[in-house]
Amino acid sequence: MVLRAARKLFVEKGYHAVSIPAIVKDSGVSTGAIYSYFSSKEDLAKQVYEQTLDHFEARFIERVSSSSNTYEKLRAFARLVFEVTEDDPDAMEYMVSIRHEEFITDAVPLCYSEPFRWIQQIVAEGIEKGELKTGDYFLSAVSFTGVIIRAVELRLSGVVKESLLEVGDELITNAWATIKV
Amino acid sequence: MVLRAARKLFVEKGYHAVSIPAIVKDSGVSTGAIYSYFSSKEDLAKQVYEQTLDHFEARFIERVSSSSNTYEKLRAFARLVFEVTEDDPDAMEYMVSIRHEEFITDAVPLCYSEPFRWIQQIVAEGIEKGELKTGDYFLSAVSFTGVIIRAVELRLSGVVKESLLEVGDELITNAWATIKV
DNA sequence: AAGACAAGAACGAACATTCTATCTGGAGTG
DNA sequence: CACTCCAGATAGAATGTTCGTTCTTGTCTT
Repeated sequence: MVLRAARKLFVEKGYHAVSIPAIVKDSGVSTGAIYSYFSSKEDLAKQVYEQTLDHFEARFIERVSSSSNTYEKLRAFARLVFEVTEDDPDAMEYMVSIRHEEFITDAVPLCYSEPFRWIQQIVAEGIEKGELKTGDYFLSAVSFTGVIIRAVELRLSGVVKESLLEVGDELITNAWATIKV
Repeated sequence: MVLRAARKLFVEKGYHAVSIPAIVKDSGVSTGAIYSYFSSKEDLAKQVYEQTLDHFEARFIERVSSSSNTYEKLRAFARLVFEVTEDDPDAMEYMVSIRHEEFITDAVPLCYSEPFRWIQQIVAEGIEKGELKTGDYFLSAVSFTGVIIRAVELRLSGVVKESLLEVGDELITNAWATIKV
């Protein structure tokens, strides 16, 4: 439960504003125990990041691989993102809103992580197959995910009031419009 | 020059990881002088924020008010965002990537700031006038700005290699596609 | 009885802020 | 014109607090 408590606090206050005593208090685990599991505060943050990303990747693979065409795949991705945002907002916020370079040395930015690389590949293949408009595949991927991720950011910060599960279809329609043929 | 040095450091390392001694060293202004200008570190961050936002708003008004129809206005907004991103990346990063709630009490989120409220209004009017597709005006505004802002974020983090001034037109086309009739 | 592990006190470093000594430049004086 | 003086600004040392990490002590388990 240390990982979960730490992530909650990191998301709430930011890595540098969260002290070990605060994590001790929130998790109920003592300083000594934390330092027997993790070599440092940075190591703790790194494991939080990896666990969160791994969990997302697992769900991503499960969903996307069962889809056939480009639209289905991108839609499956978007719906997964919306679901995680609503079910486990801390996880989503730790992935999209946190500037990990600030405290994790040699952190792989989210946009280079597997799911986002695959989105780029899906878009590239979609263009090749003529399912998407021609153009720079990278910019097309940025545009599609931009609509989705921006909506997530605004939902997480409370600006968007409605559940993304409700307005998700309209967002997916908008995102799809950026790249469809 | 304290404001500029502080902003550079805040953007680089994050507010809580920047110490007053570090700002002293980078700006060449002493601790005493800083505390005679600003009542606290938070006050300094707040003035950095306000100055940066005010400057952007002034340029925004200048550009957008000289445009006539919905497309021209949104395009002017996007081009301004791209220009600032390339000319003064610290300013743009301090506006879009920094989580100000972490250290500025009662900070107005960027998405509630004047420029973004106006974008919402421009979109709402565009829908009313039939220049944009019908639908939730708020989601349409999120979608349009999502494409733009996401591209900025990826450009600032170095993921996008090309200048946004070069690829801006393609991004604007993509963003426009999310809302056009 | 002993080994492993957890609890939390202890430690040095570094922080935000305050305080005081020093400097600076321009008005006042002869 | 030379000199004095003083108010406001600046520099940087001092202060009390809090941090990340380590260390000692106590407590289970077998």
